Amino acid sequence: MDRIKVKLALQAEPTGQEIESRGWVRTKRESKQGFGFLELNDGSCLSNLQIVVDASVVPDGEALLKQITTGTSIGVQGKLVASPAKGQKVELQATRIWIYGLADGKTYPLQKKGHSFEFLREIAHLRPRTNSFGAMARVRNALCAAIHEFFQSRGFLYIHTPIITTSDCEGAGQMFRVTTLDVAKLPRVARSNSPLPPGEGASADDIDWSQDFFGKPASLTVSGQLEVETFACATGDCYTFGPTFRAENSNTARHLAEFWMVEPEMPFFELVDNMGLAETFIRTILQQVLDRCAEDMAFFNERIDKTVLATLRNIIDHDFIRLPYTEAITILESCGQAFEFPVKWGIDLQSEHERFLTEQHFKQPVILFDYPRTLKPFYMWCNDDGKTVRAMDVLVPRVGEIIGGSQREDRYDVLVERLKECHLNPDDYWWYLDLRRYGSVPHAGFGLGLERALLLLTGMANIRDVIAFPRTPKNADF
RNA sequence: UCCCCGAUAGCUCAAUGGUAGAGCGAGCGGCUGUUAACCGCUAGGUUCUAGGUUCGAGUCCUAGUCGGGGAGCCA
Repeated sequence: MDRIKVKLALQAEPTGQEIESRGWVRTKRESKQGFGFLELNDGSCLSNLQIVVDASVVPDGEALLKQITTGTSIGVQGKLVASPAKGQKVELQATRIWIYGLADGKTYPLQKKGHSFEFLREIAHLRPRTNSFGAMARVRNALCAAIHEFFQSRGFLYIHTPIITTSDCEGAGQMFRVTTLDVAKLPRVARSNSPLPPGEGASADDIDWSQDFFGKPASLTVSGQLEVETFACATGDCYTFGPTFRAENSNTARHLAEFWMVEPEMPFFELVDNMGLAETFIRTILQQVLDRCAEDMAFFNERIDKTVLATLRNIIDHDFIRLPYTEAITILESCGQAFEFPVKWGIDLQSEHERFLTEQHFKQPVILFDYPRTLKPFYMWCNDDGKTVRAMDVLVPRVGEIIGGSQREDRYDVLVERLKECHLNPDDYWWYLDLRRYGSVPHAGFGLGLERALLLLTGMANIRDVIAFPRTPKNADF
């Protein structure tokens, strides 16, 4: 008999038809000797299929019931019938049950009770078997599918930018070094008059990187933006979607050392176009997940954050606020709120300022734009005021910055000057500058942190619980 | 990395410096179709690690490790 997934079994019209299902037992309820109920889950949906086990019907039923515990993997054949009791529409009256693998109740960590997320993080290999992480896996999958569909339906090309990079670009934080050198015996640059004995007190500058795999220092990417711009300026609208690495020693509920980022890049786009696309993008993918994961989203709203559905509805139904940085400063200065960090034009907005804007003042997403150039990277388009750049950050309630983007500086001379202003060597950016030297066009793009979007979407409090195997300082287990 | 808080049974947590406890889970038994079933019994501990103070430390002190909340950095 063909296996039917639980999701389909639950949707089927129960006419007493013979079906077979397989999965893992979530709970067992024994009503009396030789009679009990099993909750079968196979990850196809949040709900379990209730299996009715009557030892007078199921061969070896009594012995099977004794062996089967939470976590046991089994196969069941039986009749799918309407359930006479509350709690489920259909149930499977077993005629045959077999065990794939036992799960010793004495040692199996997942119990028939709620667990803290802190505990589940310690058993990341088993937490996909919980309601929360099963739902998360399905929602994450649906979000990724929605992201691809959003861009694919608009004719964007999916570009694979490199994970390993030798351009120490952007200065977007600490990077992870990639090397095949023997770290216990690093080759040094020969320096005849070096006062230090070999291998002692040397800095990275003393390493002979020419002996390394790539012949120069290499790192894991912190962004695919610079590379994807080469395609935006050639084949048109495009996006990258892949893992990103930041070696910052950040210990917060919103930071990961390895996370996934979506970075679209569009030629002939200016900042206002960029903001429009970012807003449509967020609203579209959120709606898509609500449509496709209704049961899982109801679960998050019920068990994780009772406001999450209302928050998403509010975001989808209303236009985002678009606010120049300068006006945001005016609002913060005159709002009468006492902030720990004083507000003044030119400061980088702190968490408390962002939260005030999104959670108290506007109570919806805010797109801040035209930031002081001193706060932003070299590649952003310099406004004529000489003070600001065409940057934009999309801030959402609770999570904070979910998107960062900008119109790119496409004027060769201005970009060279900006590089120098940021104490970067234009020679190191020769290929990036070439895009401005030959057939330069206005273009813009942004980056969405996938895990931050999932925080917004699910109401989860900690980013370590929206990715299967989180990498954070001092933690890369599993 | 900084500030604050925490670490005790499988899990969630109690325990004036003086014999280590509960609920849940687990095991066993019972129970007329249960819904985090219910009832009874049983087992389960190097109190995070290393030092120190004390007649005596789960409790006080120091350092470390890990976790939580907040901050910085950012997506």
